[in-house]
Amino acid sequence: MSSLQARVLYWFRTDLRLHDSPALHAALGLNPEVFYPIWTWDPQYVFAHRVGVNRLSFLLEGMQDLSLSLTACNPKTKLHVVRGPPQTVVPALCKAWNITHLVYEKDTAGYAAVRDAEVKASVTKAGVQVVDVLGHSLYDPQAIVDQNKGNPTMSISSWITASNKLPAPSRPLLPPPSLPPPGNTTLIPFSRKDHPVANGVDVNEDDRETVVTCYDTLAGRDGDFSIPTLEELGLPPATTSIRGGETEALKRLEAYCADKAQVARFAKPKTSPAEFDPPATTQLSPYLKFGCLGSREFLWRVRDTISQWIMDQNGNKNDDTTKHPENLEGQLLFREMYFAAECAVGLPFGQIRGNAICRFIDWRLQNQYDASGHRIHPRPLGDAEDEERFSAWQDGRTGFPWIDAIMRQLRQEGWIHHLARHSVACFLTRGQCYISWERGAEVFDKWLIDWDPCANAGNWMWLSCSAFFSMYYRVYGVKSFPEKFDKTGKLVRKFCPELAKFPDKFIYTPHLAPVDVQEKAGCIIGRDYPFPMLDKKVEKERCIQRVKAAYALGLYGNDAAVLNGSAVAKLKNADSPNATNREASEGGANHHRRKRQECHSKDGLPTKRTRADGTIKKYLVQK
DNA sequence: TTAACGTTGTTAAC
DNA sequence: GTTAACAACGTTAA
Repeated sequence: MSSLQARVLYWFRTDLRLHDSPALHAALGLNPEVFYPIWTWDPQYVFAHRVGVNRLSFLLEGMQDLSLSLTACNPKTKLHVVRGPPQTVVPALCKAWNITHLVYEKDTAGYAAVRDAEVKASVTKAGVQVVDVLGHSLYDPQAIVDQNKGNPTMSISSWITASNKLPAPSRPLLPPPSLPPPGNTTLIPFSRKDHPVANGVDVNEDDRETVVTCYDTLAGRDGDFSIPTLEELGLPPATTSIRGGETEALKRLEAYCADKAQVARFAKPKTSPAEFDPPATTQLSPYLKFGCLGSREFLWRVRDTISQWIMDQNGNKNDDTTKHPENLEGQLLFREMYFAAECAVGLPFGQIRGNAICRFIDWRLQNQYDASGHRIHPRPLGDAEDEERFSAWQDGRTGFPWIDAIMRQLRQEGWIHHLARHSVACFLTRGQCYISWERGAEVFDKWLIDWDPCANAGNWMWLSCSAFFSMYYRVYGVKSFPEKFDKTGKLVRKFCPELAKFPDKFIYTPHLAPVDVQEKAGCIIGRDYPFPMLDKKVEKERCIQRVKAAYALGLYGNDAAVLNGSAVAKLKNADSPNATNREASEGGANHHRRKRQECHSKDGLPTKRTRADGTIKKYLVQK
């Protein structure tokens, strides 16, 4: 056996699949004698990151399915789960297993990019070659940013203009027919103390029923690198009906595309957020998030299905196919737009402070920081009423059935329709509660299976009119909006069963039902279901005026006033009509243009920006 | 400078 | 069921 032959450590992270995997293709192209498929069970994900049981369950199922597929390619192999921080574990594995090449799919998002840079530097120093390959997204986010003159993509049209200058996405690669075996894995001279998992507070402690045992050893309870269980994570069973895995993803894609007309005529704004059995959309987002489904697989499958449909119609019905961004293909583009936006903005993308594209609005319960820029817990900027509104929103007990049903569906299923996300996000922020999008994003982070750091923060900024979107006077109604889709209140009856017996007329406004109707429905408002927690008309008007004032002030997350904490006071000063008018007459558009220019230096050289933690980060990497 | 456009609003009047 | 008024944002193309 030649010692020159490649020994590959393949690190699965954003790609729980074998199909459509450029990174896997690159790894096998090295013609390795041994091939170790690993997953690092990062303690950061379990202790320091809010993550609900449904997402963890989906992930574990995806890992199990992947492991079975790997074994089908070679009976000697499987997914090896190594428990510990990748920053120490991956270099240690490279050493122990005599690895020549570390291969993985590139993850360009904030924390992951920082983590990968550390791992890359460490193993490269030890003589291991790193092969990191793009594959999660259709386009390289950095390439999009470069094409967009170094700026974050702030609209889908700017993203499309940039993407048109780059090579179009290729067809998906096939899964490999076979895999090389892994080498010896049994004798690893590891000690847990070299890979410490204790790292601050366990933010998910409240959810656990027993202690976490999956980190007791690097290779798991039985020393066989087995996939952890929810029990080892100290968690109760999942509540979602959504099953994880590549097999399930491809099955769902197949099933959805069987109805060619449905694919060809898909129009997102027309799909109903009130449908849930089955949902009105593909519900493929969780699979795309974990890479159970490749983005090129989805893209080309959709394109091919539409071509077939047009042929079926003798080529006559071309006009009936929907165009982006409302068509199925268009749904991928927004994800790409957020990837690119985050790529240009950097780590502050998930918060207001330091975020160059995010407007400063004096939300209640927004993140608070000390003088040196460190996050302070708990958050002081709000009173008991704000906290209570936030809790009620989270728990689904606001007294607005449409909002409550969605929030309960979110918690139970880990997935809600895109327009349902609009409804509850608008309600929490600019529509009714005037609570920071940062709070809402955290809740989605915890409960959504398909949570993605870029898309989640991006959508919350969009819905709160902090970035990407600015028509803050368009507020989603809690009755009129759902009624457009479903006058019978199916979603409410399902997820707020106490309201199930109300007549259609009152399903979205049960507090308006006469007492005898409430009695007949077996649900007295104020006793069995809450009264509306706020006056929706009054709060809506108040929100619009406050956002208007914040727009007039024109501050962004990276302005000095936001960084030094004086922005709220400025907005209070500007609250008088005179001040507001004066600022407004200066013109928001000019101000915005100026802010955008600050994102990149005029000479095209890398610009340094101050991060939230006070350290300096390269804001842009220009070629 | 103006007009049209932007992933997906609401309400009242006809 | 369709349309206009509501109150009015920022970007882009003409």
